[in-house]
Amino acid sequence: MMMRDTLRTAISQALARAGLPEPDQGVTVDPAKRRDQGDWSTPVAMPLARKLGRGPLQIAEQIKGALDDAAVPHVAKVEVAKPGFVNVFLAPTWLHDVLREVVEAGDRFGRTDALAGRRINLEFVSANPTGPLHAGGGRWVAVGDAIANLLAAQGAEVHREYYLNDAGTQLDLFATSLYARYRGADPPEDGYQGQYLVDLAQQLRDDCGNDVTVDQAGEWGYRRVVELLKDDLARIGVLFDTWFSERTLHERGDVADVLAQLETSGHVYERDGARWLRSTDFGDPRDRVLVRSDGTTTYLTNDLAYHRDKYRRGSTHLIDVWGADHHGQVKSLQAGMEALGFPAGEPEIILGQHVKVIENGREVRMSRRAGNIVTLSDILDRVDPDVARMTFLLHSIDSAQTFDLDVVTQQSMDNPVYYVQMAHARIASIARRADAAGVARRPLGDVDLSLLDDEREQELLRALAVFPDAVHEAAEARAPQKIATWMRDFARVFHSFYHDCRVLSDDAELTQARLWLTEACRIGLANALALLGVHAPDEMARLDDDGPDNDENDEGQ
RNA sequence: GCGCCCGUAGCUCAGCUGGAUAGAGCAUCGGACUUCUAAUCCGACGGUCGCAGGUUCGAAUCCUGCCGGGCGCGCCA
Repeated sequence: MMMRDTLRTAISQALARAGLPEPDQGVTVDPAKRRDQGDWSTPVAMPLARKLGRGPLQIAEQIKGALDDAAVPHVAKVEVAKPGFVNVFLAPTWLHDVLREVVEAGDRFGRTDALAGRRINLEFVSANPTGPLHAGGGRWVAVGDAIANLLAAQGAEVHREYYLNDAGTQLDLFATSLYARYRGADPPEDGYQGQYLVDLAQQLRDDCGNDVTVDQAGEWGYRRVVELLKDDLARIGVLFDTWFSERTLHERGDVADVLAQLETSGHVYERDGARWLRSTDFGDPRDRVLVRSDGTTTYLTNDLAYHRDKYRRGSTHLIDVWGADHHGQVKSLQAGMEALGFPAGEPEIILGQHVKVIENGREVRMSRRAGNIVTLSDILDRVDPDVARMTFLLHSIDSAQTFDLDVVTQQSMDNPVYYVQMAHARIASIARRADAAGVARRPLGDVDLSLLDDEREQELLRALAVFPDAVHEAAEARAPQKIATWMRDFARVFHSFYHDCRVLSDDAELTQARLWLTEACRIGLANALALLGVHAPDEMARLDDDGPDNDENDEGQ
């Protein structure tokens, strides 16, 4: 059991023994921020002071007394501090338990079964299949994949899905634009102007000759673009379980069927020759059109059929990752789903703010149709996929992100990902050295962990102890940057340790203890990196004095 | 006008389900390489947490209003 839970229980019991109630918010135990505040700390005395009309310090003393009497494992000392905190100082033995737990769990360290049995369909990216992914879209690639990993780490069965809007006007426009290029003409005014269509047209001619129709051109282009999308995603290491085609919904009659179901729900009415969903019944600011007066269905209707299908394929919970520009549709979709009898709040929509891409000091307002896009593969041509991922994962998606291509490229070597990977590589290097010297790790049970009494060593274990909480919180909040933050902090502590404490030394016993400590660190780093979809390398290319620009010895991957 | 997100160090951002003296990277300045990779470490400098009220024992965090920025308010997708 994790120390925090042990302490929470101990404090609850101490309250009971002292004849004190629990605060309304429950018993909270937090890692101490400073060493003089112990290892863990609880503020429970303060809300109780209010409740009982007594001084918080006096109550804290009472709790301290009860804890002292209880002889909680590992607890060395309990102190009461200023406003009314109860600070718990632990013996180093608790950290030895942390080390053992980490090593025992291995690549499962940090995982829980909090979401066991849940089948989650996570849809992300889903950019229209009319051209390459643009740089800003990289954020959804990285964030969606990391959230999928986080949910899986909580025991959920996660299904990654990409929705292909291959039935709408955008694809028609793409087809006519491609066909125009194919014939050597300019695309229509409102069509796709990008250079990539010229290239595609050339490929089309090479592949299919000179007698292609518009429909054939569109179909060929669509297939080709999907391949390109998959290639780009593969470059950054993201694999979708399903590429779902909107067409199938129409072909199978799902759209007509979902419409029929909505009609019988009693939330549909007619106005101006169109069929409307009374989505205001479910909290939407206004009602929405389902069927236009010309008889065609709207995007919303198709999307409802699509999300119903996700449920039909066995999901118990749906999550969509959307750009903030679509936030106006959230309520409509959820209202429609509720009208169809699905639980309120489904699908869960994760809204992410947009990425502002800057190149040559100027913002690039990207539009596929205008053709001025910086693509994700442009980025991957210039920086490591790990650098790209980490850059997107560093910040909360609630804030708009500025992605300055020049800065990211020039400061690539300063990217936090290398800082973390370096820590991992150092551990691997130590293991190799130990191996070469014939030093093998003895079974953990035979190793004297009490030799790990350096402040640096204990800092490492304290940070590891908190990792499962970080994963849980990151998953709950759908906030991968919390892992990035933990990882950077942990790597910093590791580098300090590395500098201050030599692992391989003449002291055989200390060497054993430290080898196991670094193994625990390796596990923590590797698991964190894996959650973010970033590689955990065993070695880093050595940088020479003439710097990263010297690629003479660059052997590639 | 209405809705959502943001405003924290010179810059880029963590911290936001309330806790003690608000953190990191970059930048600037100063130190550390015969030692497991210096892609590292150590130190210094740097803050009215947009502004004003409110709730609370306690507010960067919650509430209200204002200011500033981004996005959205179609029988488009």
